Amino acid sequence: MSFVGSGTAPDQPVRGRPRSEAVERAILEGTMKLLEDGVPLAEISIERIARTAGVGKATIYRRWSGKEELFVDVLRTAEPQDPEQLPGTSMRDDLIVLLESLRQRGLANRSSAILHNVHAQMKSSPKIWAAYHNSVILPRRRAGVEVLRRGQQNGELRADLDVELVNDIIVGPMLVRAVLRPEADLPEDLAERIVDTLLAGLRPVN
Amino acid sequence: MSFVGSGTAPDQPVRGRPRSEAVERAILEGTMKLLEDGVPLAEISIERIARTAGVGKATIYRRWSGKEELFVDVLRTAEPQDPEQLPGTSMRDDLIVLLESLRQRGLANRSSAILHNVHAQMKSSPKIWAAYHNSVILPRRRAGVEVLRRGQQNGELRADLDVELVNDIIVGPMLVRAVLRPEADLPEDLAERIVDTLLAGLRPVN
Amino acid sequence: MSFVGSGTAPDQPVRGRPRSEAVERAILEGTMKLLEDGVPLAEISIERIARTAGVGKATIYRRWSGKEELFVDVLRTAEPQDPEQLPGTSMRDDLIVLLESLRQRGLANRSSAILHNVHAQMKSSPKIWAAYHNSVILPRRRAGVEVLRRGQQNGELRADLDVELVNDIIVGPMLVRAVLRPEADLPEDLAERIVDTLLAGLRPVN
Amino acid sequence: MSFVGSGTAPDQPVRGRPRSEAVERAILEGTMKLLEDGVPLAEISIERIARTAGVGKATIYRRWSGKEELFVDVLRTAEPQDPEQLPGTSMRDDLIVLLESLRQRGLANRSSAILHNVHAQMKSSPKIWAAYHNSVILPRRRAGVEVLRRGQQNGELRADLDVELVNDIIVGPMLVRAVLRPEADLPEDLAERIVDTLLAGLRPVN
DNA sequence: ATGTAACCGAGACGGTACGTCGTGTCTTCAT
DNA sequence: ATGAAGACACGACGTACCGTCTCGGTTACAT
Repeated sequence: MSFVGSGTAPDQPVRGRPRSEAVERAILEGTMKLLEDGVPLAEISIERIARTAGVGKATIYRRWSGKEELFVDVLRTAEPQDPEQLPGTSMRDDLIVLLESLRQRGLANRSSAILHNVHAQMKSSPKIWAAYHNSVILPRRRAGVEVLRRGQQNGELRADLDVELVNDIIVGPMLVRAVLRPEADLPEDLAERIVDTLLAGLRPVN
Repeated sequence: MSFVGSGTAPDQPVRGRPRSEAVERAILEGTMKLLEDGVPLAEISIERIARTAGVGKATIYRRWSGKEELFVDVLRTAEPQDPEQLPGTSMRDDLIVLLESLRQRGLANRSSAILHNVHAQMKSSPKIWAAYHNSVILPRRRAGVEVLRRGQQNGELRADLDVELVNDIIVGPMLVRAVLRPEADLPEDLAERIVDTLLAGLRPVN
Repeated sequence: MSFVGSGTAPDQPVRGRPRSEAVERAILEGTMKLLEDGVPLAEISIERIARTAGVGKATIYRRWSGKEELFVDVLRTAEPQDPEQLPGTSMRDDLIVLLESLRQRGLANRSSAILHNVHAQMKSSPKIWAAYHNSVILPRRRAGVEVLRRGQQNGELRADLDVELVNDIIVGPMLVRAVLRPEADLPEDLAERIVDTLLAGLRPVN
Repeated sequence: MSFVGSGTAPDQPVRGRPRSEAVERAILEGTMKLLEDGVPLAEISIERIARTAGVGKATIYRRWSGKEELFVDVLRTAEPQDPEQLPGTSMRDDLIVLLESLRQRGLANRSSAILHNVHAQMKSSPKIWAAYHNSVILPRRRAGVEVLRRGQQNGELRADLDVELVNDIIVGPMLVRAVLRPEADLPEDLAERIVDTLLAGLRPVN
C-alpha cells in the first residue's frame, strides 16, 4: 500500500504475524471520516486518528512515516478513478474527455470539502508533493500532451505552437476554477465550452 | 497592522507605553528570514519566531491572534507592489500587462521560495483565505474583467463570450505555471505568447 | 528544592515568572498520596503523578530530571525530623537515643507502607542511592561513630574495638528489623534492650 | 503402590514438541549476562531478554508470568549453595559458620554487582518478596535460632535473652555491610570478630 | 517630578501531540 | 505443542508548542 512504487518485493518470506488489512482499511477510512465530518486539518492528529480507528499509534507509524504520507494515501484512495479510454475520434473530443475528468474531480472535492485541504497541505511538503505529482499529475499531463501531438499531425492543431504551453492553456481555466476559485461553479458543459472557445480564438470572426 | 479593516481608530486616547514599531518590524522580518532560509512551514512555530526576533511570545499574541493572521501580514508585506496603470492602448496590451504582473509575482515567489508555502497554507484556513482573496485576488480579477468588457465594446473580443470564463482562460495558464507547476520556467515573452495564442485560436489558419 | 547541596546561588536575578511553591507542594504531596493509597511503585508514572497533582508533565520535569530524583525528595520530605540533641550524659544514653530515632523511622515507614518501596527502589539507581547515602545515612553514621569514640575515652567502651564495626553491630539489629524484616514488630523498649544486651555481652555472667 | 495418584506428574501424556531445556537455560543465562554487564535493572525488559537470548517473547511468557517471577528464578540459580552441615562443636563455631556463609554471599554479590539490584527490586513486589523470604531467608533464620536455642541449653548463651532478638543482633552487622553498605569491605576474619565481640560484650573487662 | 498604565523580555503554567518503546496477547509459518 | 518473528492495543516516556499568566523592569503620557 506504500504510495511509492511497489514492483513486487524480491521474495522476502513472510516472518511473524502478517499485517492486518482490516486495520489498514480502518485507518484510511477513519481518517476519511474525520475529514468528511469537517474536522479542521490542523486538528487531525495521528493520536486522534488512532483513537477514531480504534488502533494503536504504533500501528499507524508501522505503515506510514508521518501524517503527510498517510494523507497522500487517503487522497489517492479517494481520488475518482484515474483516466479512461480516450475516444480517439478527434483531438477536440479527446480534450473534452480529459477536461471533463478534471471537472469531475473538482466536483467530488467540492461536495465533500475534503480534498481541497489535503491538496493545499501537500504543497507545503516538497517530498510529498513530488510523490503526488509523479503518481497523479504527471500521467495526466503526459496524456494531454500526447493528444495535442496527434492533433498537430492530423492538422487539427497549429503546428507552430509549443504543446507544453498549449496544455497549460487548456488545463488552466479548469484548474483555476476547481482548485483556486472554489466559489465558482462548474456547469456541465464547461469542458466543451472551454475547448471550443480556445480552438476558435477570442478574436471576432471577421 | 491588522489586515482586516483599518479606518483610523475612532478616538481612544493613548494610555501607557505605546507599542514599539521596531518590535513589529523585527517580528515580520524575523518570520520572513525563517521562510527565506528554507525552514519548512510546519517547523515555524510562534515560539521559534519569538526566539528568532528576540521577542516575548506575548508580544506577538498582542498583535496577532495566531500564526495564520501573522502569516497573512508577512505575505502582504512581501507582495510586489499591487497593480499598475494600464496602458489602455488596446485590450491586447492591457491583458499582457496584467499577465506580466502575474509573472513577476511568480518569479519573485520562486526566487525566495517563500510565498508558495504560505499560499498553500492559507488555503487550509477558510477565514484567512477569504481575507486574502478579498484583498489581493478579487481586485485583480475585477481589473481583468473590466479590460475584457472594454474589449467587447471595442470589437477586440467576441461579444458572445462569457467574460468571467474568458478571464479564467487568460489567467489560467500563468497561474498553473506559477502556482501549481513550480518546476516550469517563466520566460520573458510568456505573457505576450499566451495572449496572442489565445486571440488567434488553436486551429490552423485555414 | 534540589536535594544536592544549596549554598545560596551567587546572585542570579530572577528572570521570567518564578516557579510556584504551591505547585511544588502539590506534586510532592500528590506523589505521597499515591504511595499512601498503596499504589504499587511500578504503577506510579510521571504521567499519573501529573494527573493526580493537576499539573502538566513539563512542570515536573522542570524541577526533577526523572522519577528517581523526585522520589528522593518525596522521601526526604517524609522523613521524620533528623537527629536531635544528644543527651550526652553517657554513651549508653546517647546510643539509645540514636537507635530510638531509627526505630521511629521504621514505625513511620511501616504505618504508611510508603518508604519501604521507595528505599528499595533507590538502591537500584546508584546515583540516587549515593545522594541519599550522603545526605541521610552518612551524617547519622558519623554521629554514631563520634559517640563511640567518646565512649572509648570515657572508659565506657573497650578501647581495642574498631568503632566502625561496633557501629554496625549496634545499628544492625534495628535496621534488620526496620528494613529487611517488615513483618517483625518494634516494641517501645527495643533500643534500650539492644544496647544493654550488647554492652553486657551474650555470654552468661559466669 | 497406591493406584491412586502418585508423586510424579499424574500421567499427562506428552503431546506435541516438548519444551527445550536449552532454551530455558539460554533465557536464565542471558538475563544473568545482562545483569553482569552492568545493565541497569530498569533497562532490562522482557523484550531485551528475548533479543539477548535469541528467543521469542511468548517463549518466556510460557514459562514465567512476568519479569518478577523470572528474576526470582535467576536469583535462586545464582545463589551460592544453601547452608551446609554445621560443625556442632560449639554455639560459637556454628554461628561463625552461618555468618561466614552470609559473608560469602555478600562477596559474590559484590564481585558481580548483580544481586544487589535484584534484591532491592524484589522488595517492591510483595508477592515475590514473600516467595524469596520463604524459600531463602526463613530457612537460614530458623537454623540460626536453633543454634541459639542449643546454646542456651548448653549454657553458652544467657538464658534470659530473646533468641529472635539475639539472632537479629548476630546477623545484623553482616547484613548491614553486605546489603546496605556496599562500600564497606568484608575481611576474612569478619565473622569470627563479630561473634567474639558480641559474646564478650562491649564494656571494658576491668 | 510623579503617578499610572500599557509595554517589554523571560519563562512558568496546564494542556495536547509528538514519535518511540515496552507490555502482555495474538497470529502466522515452520519444526 | 513448541518455537521465532512480529503485529496488535495500550499506555508511559521525555520533548516541543500551544495560548495564558505572572514576574521585574521600561517608557511615555497626564497630572
